[in-house]
Amino acid sequence: MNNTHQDIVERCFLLRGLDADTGQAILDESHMRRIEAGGFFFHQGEPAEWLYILYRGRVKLVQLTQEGEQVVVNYFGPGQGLGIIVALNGADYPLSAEAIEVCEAVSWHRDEMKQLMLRYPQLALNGMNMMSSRFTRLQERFRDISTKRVEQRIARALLRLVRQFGKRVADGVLIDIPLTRQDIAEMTGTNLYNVSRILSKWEQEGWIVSHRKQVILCKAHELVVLAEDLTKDLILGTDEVSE
Amino acid sequence: MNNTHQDIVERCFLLRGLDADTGQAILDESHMRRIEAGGFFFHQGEPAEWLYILYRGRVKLVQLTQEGEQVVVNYFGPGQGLGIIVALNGADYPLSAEAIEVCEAVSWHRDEMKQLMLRYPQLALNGMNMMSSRFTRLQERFRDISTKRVEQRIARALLRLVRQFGKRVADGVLIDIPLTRQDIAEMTGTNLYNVSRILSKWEQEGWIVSHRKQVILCKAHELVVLAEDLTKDLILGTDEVSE
DNA sequence: CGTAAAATTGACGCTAATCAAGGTCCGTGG
DNA sequence: CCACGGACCTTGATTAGCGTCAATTTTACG
Repeated sequence: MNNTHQDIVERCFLLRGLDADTGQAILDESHMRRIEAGGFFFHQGEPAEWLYILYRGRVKLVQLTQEGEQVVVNYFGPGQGLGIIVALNGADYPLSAEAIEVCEAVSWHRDEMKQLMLRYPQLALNGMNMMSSRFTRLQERFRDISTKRVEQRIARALLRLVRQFGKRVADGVLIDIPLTRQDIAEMTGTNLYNVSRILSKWEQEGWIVSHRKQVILCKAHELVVLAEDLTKDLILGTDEVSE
Repeated sequence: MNNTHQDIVERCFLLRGLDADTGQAILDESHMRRIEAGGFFFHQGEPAEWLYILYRGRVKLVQLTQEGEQVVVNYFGPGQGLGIIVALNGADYPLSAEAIEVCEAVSWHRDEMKQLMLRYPQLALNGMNMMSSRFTRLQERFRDISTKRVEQRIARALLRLVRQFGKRVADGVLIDIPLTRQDIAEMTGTNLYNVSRILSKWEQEGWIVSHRKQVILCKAHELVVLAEDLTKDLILGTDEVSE
């Protein structure tokens, strides 16, 4: 248990830059949570009472629109925070957090966390940093979706996921979460048919290999070219690309 | 000058909940800035050294993509913060902030603000609140753009702008900022042609009146129906609406 | 009154959303 | 072990939506 705590302290942005004693004091106030695969940390619309730092497992963040359409907002892994942004605001959770595998997390009640932040201001600054980087990333995705076309958006989504969950395997880099066509569609603002077609095309080109719920990037570079909207003409000396 | 300071303290989320002395101490560390219409608080890509609280004027936040396409990220008015999210993070400004009229703001250097936040933790919590609400709104827009169609997105964008800059006039509610078709297009991820067509249609229906760089909503309710994707059939007993 | 920015409108074509049909994979229970 | 059902994936056909280009008009302002 102490080991785990140490791990978290090392890993997590929230506790970075705090001396060991302070870190321990903050962790002493926390509660341990375990959520089974398929369970939920919280549901959209509930009052945001608790905030979490994941230290094991993966979580899928999903938002429902009024008409019942889903949007996959993000995937989170160890070291990332859940509900941090809203809990301190007294708001409701704006989305649901589903464990896609067995998860463990430390958690604080929002009131406890507020007290801690008042006592250890560095904690609040760290919180702002976390929010800040998430904000920036969301803004990027916003810009993507409003300027790029579907194929590029999918390429970018896969590359982001590789950065987060990439795992070297024999024939490339595996995105190590269960990922359906539907999921990809919901991340990129399109539908599963388009995703399927595009992945098929890429597979024919030999850029990826994909099975049920899984994608492996073989030629990530090609996808980067697509994602960055570099037409082949712009890249010198890459004739081999066209064949 | 003291008057102005008082105003800011009252208005601004950043200083809310602080006692008068503390608020004054924080303001004492600030610098006054004045930016003429058409000038920039900062440009995308510059290191985010300064953060601002607007107390006069309107600002347009614009992001450029690699290919040079613009995205209008937001419009800000008095009481809102510029660069707060990134400055504390040591990052670069991810967008440019252009004054669309004469603007005045108080500003702090990021290092000063960090010191202040360490000294007055409530200030950090307030900062988190500001970021939090902006994050939530961005997430809404993200969801909009990935699930709604152009007409709905435009309706929603106008309704948001009305809430922020709405001003009662003779024949409805005016969006009180200079707002071209191009601007609306960049906010909603489409092009000026579509915007023009749709606004023309709405004008024919009598829902809006629009001149060069300006839009007045006459029948906001109709737009809400469109924005919320409520077909009229779903709304019971609202026959008077159709008149 | 002349100019440039802003807005309108029509025509065209492509992207991607939608619908339909069928195939594949996997866990479960007989 | 096999059969079944449900989740997941693929592919084709169709078409609405919307992006793009071109041409013209309107508006503001010096």
